[in-house]
Amino acid sequence: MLMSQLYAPTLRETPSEAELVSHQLMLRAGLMRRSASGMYTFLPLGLRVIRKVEQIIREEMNAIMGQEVLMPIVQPAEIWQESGRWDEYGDEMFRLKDRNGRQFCLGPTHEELITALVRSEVRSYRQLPLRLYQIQNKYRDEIRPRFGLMRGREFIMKDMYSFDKDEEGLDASYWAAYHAYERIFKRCGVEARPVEADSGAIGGDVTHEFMVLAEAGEDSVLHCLKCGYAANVERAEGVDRKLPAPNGEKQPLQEVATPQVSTIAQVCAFLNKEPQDCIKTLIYLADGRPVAALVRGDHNLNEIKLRKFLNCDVLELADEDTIVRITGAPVGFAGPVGLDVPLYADYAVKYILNAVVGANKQDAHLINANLDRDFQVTEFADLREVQPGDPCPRCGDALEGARGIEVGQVFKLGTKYSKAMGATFLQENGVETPFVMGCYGIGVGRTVAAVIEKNHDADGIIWPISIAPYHVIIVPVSVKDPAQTEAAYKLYQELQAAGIEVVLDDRDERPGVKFKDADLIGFPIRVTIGPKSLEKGEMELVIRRTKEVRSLPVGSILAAIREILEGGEQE
RNA sequence: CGGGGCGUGGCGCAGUUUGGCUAGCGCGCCUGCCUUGGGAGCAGGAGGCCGGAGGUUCAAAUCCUCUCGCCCCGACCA
Repeated sequence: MLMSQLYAPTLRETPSEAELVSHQLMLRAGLMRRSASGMYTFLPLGLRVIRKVEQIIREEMNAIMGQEVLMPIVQPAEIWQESGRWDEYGDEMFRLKDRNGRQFCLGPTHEELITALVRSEVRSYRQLPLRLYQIQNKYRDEIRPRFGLMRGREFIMKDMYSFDKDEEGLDASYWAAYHAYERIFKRCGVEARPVEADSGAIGGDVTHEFMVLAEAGEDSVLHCLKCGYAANVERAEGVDRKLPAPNGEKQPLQEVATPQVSTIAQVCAFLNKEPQDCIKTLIYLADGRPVAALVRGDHNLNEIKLRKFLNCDVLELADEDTIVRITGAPVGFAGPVGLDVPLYADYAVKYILNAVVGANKQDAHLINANLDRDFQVTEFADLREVQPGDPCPRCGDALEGARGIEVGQVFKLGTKYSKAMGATFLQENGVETPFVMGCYGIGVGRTVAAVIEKNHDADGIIWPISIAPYHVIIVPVSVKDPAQTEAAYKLYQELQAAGIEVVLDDRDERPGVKFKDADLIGFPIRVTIGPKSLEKGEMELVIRRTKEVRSLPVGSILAAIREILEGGEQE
């Protein structure tokens, strides 16, 4: 490809719409342009990268007996009503009607469609396992699209669905996908760490997310350097340290006036206490029923854990009126003493001696509140959000915290969808049985964004060879010099003939401009052809990642490039 | 949805508070000269109904009302 003809509009300045480095660079390098909030047009360079990632995914999916299909974007409402998710999905689903008023949605995912397909076609255990995948645009009307491809409303996703006859089969499918994912991300030149995760709206119990650890990540991850335990903060288990009951002296319970003092930080400052001496009392409505959740003052409640523990569908913080009704005080003064709703407490609450709690009375707190003597807890559970430094639930070592970009997730769905939608087959013994399903997603665009987050410098993107839009750019310093131009075209043709993806920068620009563009776009290898070296019969081979310059005889350039490409030297 | 901010040429911005003459600047773009090892220089040029609608006024980018879009924080989220 000639640079003069390549549609790659690079920008000198950073568009103000972009916050993240990956987003900025994708715009500046001319990989894509925004068409609406959370929706992007891929330009030639961007599309080449996307296609390369897709191809790697294809190869690895095919290698684990995956078969590619392509399902429509527009899906009928009926199948979503069957699974119950038509209502569950809420505003996040793009909905539309056809001319006859029939309802459809733009598929946010494809479990329903694939299940509906397979249930009418697959009748026997002999046809299992079946692993189908597709690479398709998906649509979610995100509350807040942001960070370019990181959280779009339209995004490209690979999803595979597995159908097995039993748990054992599902287990095999699950781990096959898990290991394929390890290979995929490695091949894309980025380290993605599997972490235990929550399954969210998809359902199912066993699930791992593949996280690229990066500051820009939207997820919090806890991991243990000693034993390798890693989990999303949504999932990370808190442990009951099983300490002996606190053995200090219990002071008499006492009410203190705390005018205008309601947050933990304010209370601590006012009473000269530490947050871990406090108990935070949160009033929730669980399917409309009020409950109180207690956590230590320096801890955060994990709502996912509380919802699971209470086994409720809707869990929300109580509104102000409810809080006044239940506690007798405005927000900020709730406490467990004398509170007449079920009290669920995180394990850590057990070990607080002489706690500071709200008095259930405006502008007042209680000090020296003690479990059993002053209040009873309905049940203790793991309810808090695990923090860095907390003990690892497997080995007890201190957990490290990190941010992560979720590039993929694997789920064991079990029979949630097959049961709801009546997708069954006949077992060997003739019994009609629902499929045991799994699903496995990879965000293609998000993976590209994550790769850039991890592979860039002040000058631009540094593509891993495996997904670089082109491998090599040839830059003659001046196209006015016939010797340079001739040498450049000759090398260009030689590389093309050798199957190397190459761009020739034939623009009549000053060298600085061409170098800057080459660095910004991130070609792994640059060949500079200048008058000085050319006189000596040499060209310069520049490695993008290291900026290393090698002056080589013209005749050995091809071999040197081949070696780099095949050796994966860049990666 | 709550809070904050922004819409002025392709990109980045000034001008808006305190209405006033032809709406500016840098980058990019076009033409010519010149230049060619890290985003050169000179000269000339194109390109903007100031997001949109309505209103106030002799006069609106600027004031008022409504509206659309975008970004950030939060809640939310395979």
